[in-house]
Amino acid sequence: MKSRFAPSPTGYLHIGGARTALFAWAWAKKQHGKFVLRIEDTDLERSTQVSVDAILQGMDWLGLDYDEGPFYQTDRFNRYKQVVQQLLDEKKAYYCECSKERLQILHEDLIKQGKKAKYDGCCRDKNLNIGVVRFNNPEEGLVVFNDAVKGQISINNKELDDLIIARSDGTPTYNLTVVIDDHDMQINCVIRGDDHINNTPKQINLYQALGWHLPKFAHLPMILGSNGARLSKRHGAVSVMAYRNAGFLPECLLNYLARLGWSHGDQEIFSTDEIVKLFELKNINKAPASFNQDKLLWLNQETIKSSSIENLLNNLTWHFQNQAITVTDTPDIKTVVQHLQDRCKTLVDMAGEVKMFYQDFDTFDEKLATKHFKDKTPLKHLLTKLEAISTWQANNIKQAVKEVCFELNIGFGKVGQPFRLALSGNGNAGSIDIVAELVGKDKALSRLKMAISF
RNA sequence: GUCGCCUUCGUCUAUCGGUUAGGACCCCAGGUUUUCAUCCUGGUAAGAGGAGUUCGAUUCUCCUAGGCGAUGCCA
Repeated sequence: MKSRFAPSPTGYLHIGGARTALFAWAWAKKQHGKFVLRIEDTDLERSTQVSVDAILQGMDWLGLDYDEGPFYQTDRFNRYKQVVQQLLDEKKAYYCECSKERLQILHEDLIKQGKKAKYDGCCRDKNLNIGVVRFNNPEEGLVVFNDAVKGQISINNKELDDLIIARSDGTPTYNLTVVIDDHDMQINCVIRGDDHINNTPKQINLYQALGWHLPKFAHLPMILGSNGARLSKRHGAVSVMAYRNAGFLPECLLNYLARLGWSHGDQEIFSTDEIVKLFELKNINKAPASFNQDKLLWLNQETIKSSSIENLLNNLTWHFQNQAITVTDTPDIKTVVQHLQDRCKTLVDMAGEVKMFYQDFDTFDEKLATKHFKDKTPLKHLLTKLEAISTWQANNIKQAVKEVCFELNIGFGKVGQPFRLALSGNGNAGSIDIVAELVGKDKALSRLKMAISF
């Protein structure tokens, strides 16, 4: 079994492409088959190296590794030319020099008559040797195929026309190159977006004209934005890498994408290995799905909570750099991350909270400071208590806070809250005693003094 | 216009003709908690519409509507 992902390098790797890649990848892995990456860059006008790099980077970040490739169609032009010539020789294709103007008038006319806009075969028997090359599509009969997702699909050849397989400059077009590549690369399971359903009958006719075996087809429904329209930037990020930047874990994105259109009963949370193990084409939904940021965020939080510290740290590296955070030996970053693990929705948040353990700040959140630093008495008492602590440990610190509460006859919050703000600068911190221990005695005391003189 | 595909809570989905139509996100109400968060309990909310097949249809068939896609010398 061999599947492939065949993006065209006309932009970054987007969410929809990533899901197609994931499904093709998972299906190959599950069956111990091979997964191929092929860059479909036959459109010289629109393809760019920047896009190729972006796609490769996206695949790499997601961990979607390929057994073969990346192959580039631009490296295979000779092969395509050879096949075009073969079809020409066998009278299964012909040159056509109809002008775009004639075609346009023809189409408008057909539409006016309530018919399907298609080429009329004008040049089919002219035996020309210049212009575009068209495939001689069968005029009669039904093309029927059994889609692994959609079920049986049939289209009448009357609906199809003689599609162009080579442009007038000799370069091949999409429908021809996919067929040749999928055949040559021995792809026997084509998994792609369902915007290709309409192309499939044309390709099947091409396969048959060339006497080649058909692969199995599986057409995935599209991913829509929150308003049911095609996913676009208005619905949040569409680029896969934007999700890394926003602090999502790659395995979370994979999990979310898998669950968008595929299901395994009621299960929501899957490790990447589980996706591979449980994946079945027949459990893919036929209907398009809308991308939902809220659920993705929830899933990221769940993924962070159950992730190993090592994995978190690996993924955090980029964010530390991005936020200019320098992690030093004390406190131990692993302990810090562990402490933060249950309280962050994204890695961006987490990196932001890591900051206070390694970097000082010179200002407090205005609003909170006005509220919590109004009465300095608790802080002053706390300072005295804390200075006296010889072993800087969470339980001792907690004890000190409790004593202050008792002595002043006030609630824990009256002391804990100002202390938390003093330590963090923004009030965003977890369990106060643990945070204080991790920040360290020197820093904790100096921040407390800073709060007192606020 | 024509052809193809699709249609269960706001969103993602479960359901092998018989269920009080289940789960998850969101939202709401409680509870735990030293902020936030976590955690726990409960709640609101769905089979596009119409025919047909059947003892019985969300499930099978057809029609209509709506959405998406194709109709490119894009992929």
